[in-house]
Formats: sequence, C-alpha cells, structure tokens
Amino acid sequence: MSNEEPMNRSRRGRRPAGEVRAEVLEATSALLADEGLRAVTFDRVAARCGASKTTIYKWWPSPGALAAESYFSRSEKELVFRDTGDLFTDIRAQLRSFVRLLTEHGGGRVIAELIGAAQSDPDLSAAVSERYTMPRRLLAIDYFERALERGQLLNGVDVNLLVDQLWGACYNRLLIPDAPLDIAFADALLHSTLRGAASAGYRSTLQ
Amino acid sequence: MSNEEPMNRSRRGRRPAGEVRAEVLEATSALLADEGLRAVTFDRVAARCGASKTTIYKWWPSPGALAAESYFSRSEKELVFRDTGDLFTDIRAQLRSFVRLLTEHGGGRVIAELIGAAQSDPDLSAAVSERYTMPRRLLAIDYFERALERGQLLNGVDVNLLVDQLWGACYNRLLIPDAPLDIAFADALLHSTLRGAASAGYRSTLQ
Amino acid sequence: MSNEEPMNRSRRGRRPAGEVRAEVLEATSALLADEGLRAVTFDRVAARCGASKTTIYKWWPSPGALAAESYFSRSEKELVFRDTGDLFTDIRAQLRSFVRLLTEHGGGRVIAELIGAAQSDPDLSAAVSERYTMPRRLLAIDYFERALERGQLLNGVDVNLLVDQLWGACYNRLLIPDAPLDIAFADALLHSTLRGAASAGYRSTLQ
Amino acid sequence: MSNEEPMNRSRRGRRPAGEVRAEVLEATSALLADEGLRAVTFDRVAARCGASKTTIYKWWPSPGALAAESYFSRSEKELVFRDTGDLFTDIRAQLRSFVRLLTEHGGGRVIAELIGAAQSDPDLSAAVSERYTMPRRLLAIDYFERALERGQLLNGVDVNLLVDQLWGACYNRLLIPDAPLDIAFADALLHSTLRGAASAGYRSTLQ
DNA sequence: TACTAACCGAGACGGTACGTCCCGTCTTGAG
DNA sequence: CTCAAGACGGGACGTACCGTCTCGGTTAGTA
Repeated sequence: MSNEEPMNRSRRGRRPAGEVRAEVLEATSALLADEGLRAVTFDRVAARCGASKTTIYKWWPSPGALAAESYFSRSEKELVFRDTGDLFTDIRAQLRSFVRLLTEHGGGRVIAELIGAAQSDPDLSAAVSERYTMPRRLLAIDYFERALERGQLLNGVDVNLLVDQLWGACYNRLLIPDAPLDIAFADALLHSTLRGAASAGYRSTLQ
Repeated sequence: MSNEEPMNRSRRGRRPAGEVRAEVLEATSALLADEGLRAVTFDRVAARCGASKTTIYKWWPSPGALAAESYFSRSEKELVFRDTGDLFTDIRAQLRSFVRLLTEHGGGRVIAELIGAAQSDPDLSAAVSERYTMPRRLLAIDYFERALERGQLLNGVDVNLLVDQLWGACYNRLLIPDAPLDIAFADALLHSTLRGAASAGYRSTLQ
Repeated sequence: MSNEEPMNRSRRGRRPAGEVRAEVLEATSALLADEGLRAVTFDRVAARCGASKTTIYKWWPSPGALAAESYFSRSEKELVFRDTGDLFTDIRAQLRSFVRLLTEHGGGRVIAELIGAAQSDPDLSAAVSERYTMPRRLLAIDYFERALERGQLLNGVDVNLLVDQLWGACYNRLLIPDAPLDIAFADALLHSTLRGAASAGYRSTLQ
Repeated sequence: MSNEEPMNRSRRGRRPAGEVRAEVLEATSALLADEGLRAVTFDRVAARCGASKTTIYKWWPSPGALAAESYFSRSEKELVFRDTGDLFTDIRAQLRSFVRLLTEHGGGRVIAELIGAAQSDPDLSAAVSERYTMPRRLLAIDYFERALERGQLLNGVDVNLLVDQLWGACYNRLLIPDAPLDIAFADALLHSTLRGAASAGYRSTLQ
C-alpha cells in the first residue's frame, strides 16, 4: 500500500520532459508487472514516480493507454519476423514464440488485460492497435505475400484472413479460455490452416 | 444524470425475491443498452430499480457478472444449431448469423465489453464462459463430431481446434479491430478453413 | 505535512453518524486553531479524522461552512447578554468582552477569515449569519428594546442601527485594520454613540 | 470555458512593459466584472491577455493584489470630498454616494470580495488599505478636523472614531448582511451619529 | 552584415485541493 | 427480530490553480 517510494526530490519547477516521461513509464512498468493493469492508475503512478497527475494527463489519455505504451515499448525489440524461405518452419517459429510470450513470464495476462480494457477505452484501443497488434499483423502479411510470390501459398489465398486464422485463434484461446493455449495447439493450428492454404508441394510436407 | 427514476415505492419490507431479481435485471439491461457496460454499476442499478446494494450483492458477485446474466438471459433462446446434414451450408448459416449478431444490433459492443471486462474479473469470466461461449462451443463441437461420423471431415481433424479457427477468428476481428468483421469475411474464412479440414468430396464443392 | 495522524481504524463500513460528525468537527477545530482557515480543506480534514470526503460533503457545503460550524459551536456558550438594568455598564461589558474576544486568544483572526471567506461563499455567509452574527444582533436588539421601554434610550431611536454603530464599528476595525481595535476604542465608541442615543438622564452620567 | 481569446500574437520577444501591464489590468477588470474575484487567477489572466505568468508575478504578489489594483485604479477619480462648509449636507452627500457605490453598480460585491480576500492575503490587505480605505479615511478625517476648527463638532470628539461610526457601520452592513444597506440607513446613521457629536447649534438642525 | 551570447516570456512541472463516482462493508430503522 | 436502505471509508477520476523552473526565440553585443 504505502510502498510507493515517494522519491522525494525537492525540485518543484519544470523538469526535462524526457526525464519525466521515462520515470512515468518506469513506474508504470513496475506497477503493471507487480499488480497488473488494475494497479495502473494515474494516482498511483504519479505517487510512485514523483510526477504530477497533470503531467501524466498531458501525455496519456487514460491509464490503459499509459500501461499500453509502457508495456509495448519494451516488446518492440521483438519485432522480428525471420524469413528463411521455409514457410512452415518460419510460421511455426513465430506462432510458438507468440504462444510462449502469452503463456510464460505472465505476459499473457498483461496483454489480455490490455485488450480487455480496450473494449471500453477507445484511446487504449487505438494504442493497442497502433503499437502492438497492427504492426505484427503487417509483418505477417508481408511474409505471406512474399510466400505467395514464391508460390508457397495457393493463388487467391487471402493473406489478411490467414492472420486471423492463425494468430486470431490464439488470441481467442487467450481471451476466451474455454480451451487451453499451448504449443501443441499452435502446431495443430498451423497444420490445419496450411493444409487449406499452402500449395500442393508445401502441403505434402505436412505430416 | 438524476434521471434514474427512483420508482418511489414506500415499501421497505421484503418483496418476493423473483420480483426484485427481475427488476434488477431489467434495470441492468436498460443501462447496458443505453450507455454500455461502464454504466452498469451496483450503485446505478440499485438507484434505478429501487433495490438496495445489499440485495444485489447477494445474487451477483460483480457488476460484470450482473451485466452478463442480464444480457445472456435474453440471448439463450437463439441457442439453436441447425443440422441439415449439409456441413458447408449449416456452418455458413451459423457463422453468418453470428457475424450479424456481432455487427448489426449493437450486440457486438456488449459482448466485446463483457469479454473485455472478463479479463480482469474472474467472476465475469466464469459467467461469460458458462452462460455464453462454452455452450456455443459445445454445440459446434457436437455438430462437427456428427460431421466426422458422416465422413464429411477428414479423419484426425481436431474439432475443438476447428471452433477456434472459425469462431475464434471472428472474435479476433471483434476484439482486435484491425480488420473488418463482415459476412464476406465469414464466408472466406469458412472456405479457407474447410479446404483444409473437409474431406475430398466436400472440398470439391468449394469453388 | 504528514503529521495528520491517520488514526488507522480498520473499520470500513458505516459508523454512527454522531461519532463521525464529532470527529470531523474536532479535526476541523484543530486545523483552524493551528493553521487558520486556509488549512481547513476537505482533504486535510478527511485525512486527519479518518472520515471520507463523501461524508463531509454530505453535511457541509464548503470548507468554510465546516470551519464556521466548528468554530461557532464552541462559542455558543458565550451567548449571554447580562441585563442589570444599567444600560451603560451592560453595553460596556458586552463591547469590552467582544473586543477581547477579537483581539486576544487569536479569535479575531478566525472570525475575520470566516467573514472574509463568506464574501465569496454564500454557504459560509449563511452559516456565519445564522450561527454567529444574527443571534448576537438579536440579543443586542432585545436588550436595547428593553432599554427603550425603560426610558433609557430616546424615543425613536433605531435599535437596529445602534447595533451597527457599536458592533459594526468594531467589525470595521477588525476587517479593515486602518486603525487599532482595543478597549479604549470600545469605550470611546460607546460614549460617543450613547451621547446621541441615550435619554437626557442617562447621557448626564457619561463622563 | 475556452473563450479566453488567446489573442494570437506571434511575437515572443519583449514588449513595452506599460503595454503589457495595461493588457493585464484590462483582462483582470473583465474577469472581475464578469465572474467576480474568484475568477481572477494568474492562470486565467495570463491566458486571457496573452502574457505569461512570469510577467504577472513580477508585478503583483497575488491575484488579489492584482484585482485590487485593477479595480481601484478605476475608482481613484472619484476621490473628491466636497467641503461646502455645511457639515451635515457634506457628510450626507458622501455617505449617500458611498452607499450608492456599494449597492448600485455591482461595486459592492467587488469591494466586499476584495476586503474578504484580504483577511487571508496580507499583500491584498496592504493594497486595499493603501489604495482604497486609508485614503478615504484620511479625506474624512481632514474634513472632520476642519469642522472641528469651525466649531461644528464638539470639542474632544475623536474624528478617527467618527469615521468608524459612519463608514464602518456601512461596511458592516455590506460585509455582514444581516440588515439592509440603503440610503435610508445612511441618513438615519448620520442623524444618530451627529446627534452625539455635533455641537449644539448643528444638532438643532437635525429634525 | 553575419554570428553568437545573454535574456526573458511562454508554458510545463510538482503539489494540493476540488467535487464526483464507485466499490465493498457496516449500522440502523422500518416492517 | 430480520433485512433492505443507504451512509460509511477508501480510492480514483479529471480539473483548476499556485509558485517554480526549463526551454527556446528575440534581441543586443561582438566579429
């Protein structure tokens, strides 16, 4: 409760904007990791990092949007989509690492809470889309379009749809936990999907 | 603001439980329809229907759970899954009506908000699963198992997975609106999925 | 700053109303005496006595009104206006004790701040009038009317006006400190005023 | 709310001090007239006239002091105290015009708020005294001293006290509105006071 | 005339209070 | 005597203001 470390500086006036932003994001990350999205309130973040609520309001429209930036700014480095030329192996690696992200290290809880809160917070919804889901969708689409050009996917396959079939199914098991989300699911999902979308040569390599 | 219609009864004594429950659910439905899930708070529901918070706490563990019951109790009548024996047509009808439910009558917003809030509310999560998503998943699984027995699906197809590929992809477009959710998407999704899962005879009927 | 003694009870629910009111008034009195009217804020009072802001808002419309009740409820016991039948002596005693109240014990500062804040706070203005100034005015008027009947005041003297000439002049020196407020002023004021208002017999006893 | 007319100058450099001062005072007067003393904050004045808070802080110690200068600089021209040699008539004219100032053009509210705020703002208190109340007190004292020399007032009358009996009683009705402040009150007040202070000859002219 | 240094106004900062809403708990009074 | 009405403590929201301080554009002083 009162473990907020007030960090009592005696400076009252303006501080460099970057410094304040960094401290706000750091405090947010700590709260997010320790207690989840519900703990990320403007009041607690302000108390924890010594910033004022006014300042936080100037940069982030809602606690959810702040949490999103705090979380996603750390995961942007993972934005790599290896292209070895082997469709099946590449996508399997992506799906597996995605499932691991969601199931290990508690990352799934944060993402689920962010997407969940976004349903009632347009600002957060925009932040999640712009900083997280949309970039990843575009990377996958890029990859699939290259695979199409290489003849690894059937002509006429909707690469946008493919993303929903693969990652969307994973998000579904994350957000609506009526069935388990694990590596086995990811692998089965990939087989089942590529069986309908991959060209004949590729399909023959499945199982 | 104060248009909560205090419904000035002067009766303080106990009323029949069913009567009070019905009024609570009715007030909840009205709030849900008018202002969304955020407006469904115990305080406002109590003020609107003349019940006390104590009463509401006895029956529902959280505002989300109350909203869920209020919403799902109206949609249970739609729990039909026609089985004409025609796999493609039956599933297409189901998917299309599901998409219409989510996109047309504003139902999508409520469901999205409920699933969203469930990410931070275990009681609501349980309610959504038990009263909405799981029954529907089981209906679909039942249907697919019959289709398997009829030889319309490939041997070894994971019918549970099939649900995530189809409905999960739709939920994905609902909850993460980076791409549109519409009938065309549902149809393309169905084609792409069955191409990998349906048996040869069925597959040949897909374009 | 953090000498607010949080008085950490662990009781969350409703407490008896009288108990809460008493604690709120006590905390207010302490703040008023220690730091003046500016320190009486709903936030600090709530923090000091363990009440919630909501509760305080229910009973007092503004911090000033709370301070007024807190202060005046202690001074009501002084509401005595001795009537010995000797106009000059009685009024002199009243004026002198009034001036002492305003100049000693720091009481003047509080009253001045309350009347000052009332100029921009209608709720406080009403509280000051109802609980402090008007009862005292009425007591003086009562006395003067008895003096009129006793023939100690000239026929036609406006007793209401007399109050403004005597106590009003004192308030003037309190609120607009261009000249000192002391016993000598009170005595001179009384002589000068009664010289114009007292009947001939009484007037001859002055000086 | 945001109708503060940002007056979009693009000049960042220094402007003549007098020009800025005038604009600040003008903006203050407008706020004072429109919304009262509470609206005179450094933030709003700065936003309204395009100056920065830094600039305003350089010249005025508190919003109240700024409001006082803004208001009193307009009323200084009224500083005339006619001396026709007729004590009763001259003072009656003064008191009547003072009451009219306080009751008619909304001036009373501003003065009451300024005196009120001065109770908690030493800077404002000094400004009110120096720029408003003390000059007027001195004018009255001057007049009364001349009247003393002319033999129109009793020997030994305390002219300073006389000011509190007359104007102080009016301020009392302004600041503690338990009784009305109007011309009739001023006239009655004057009669009653002069009956005790004027010399015999003058007194005989009162009714 | 171009170029740098000092200055100072615009406004962001930390802090505090406001007034409101909601949650979950508890007293109390009506039936 | 029971239980529902609703007041309670706690906490977050979003806004306004104060008084302090950084920052960058303007101007004055050098090259």
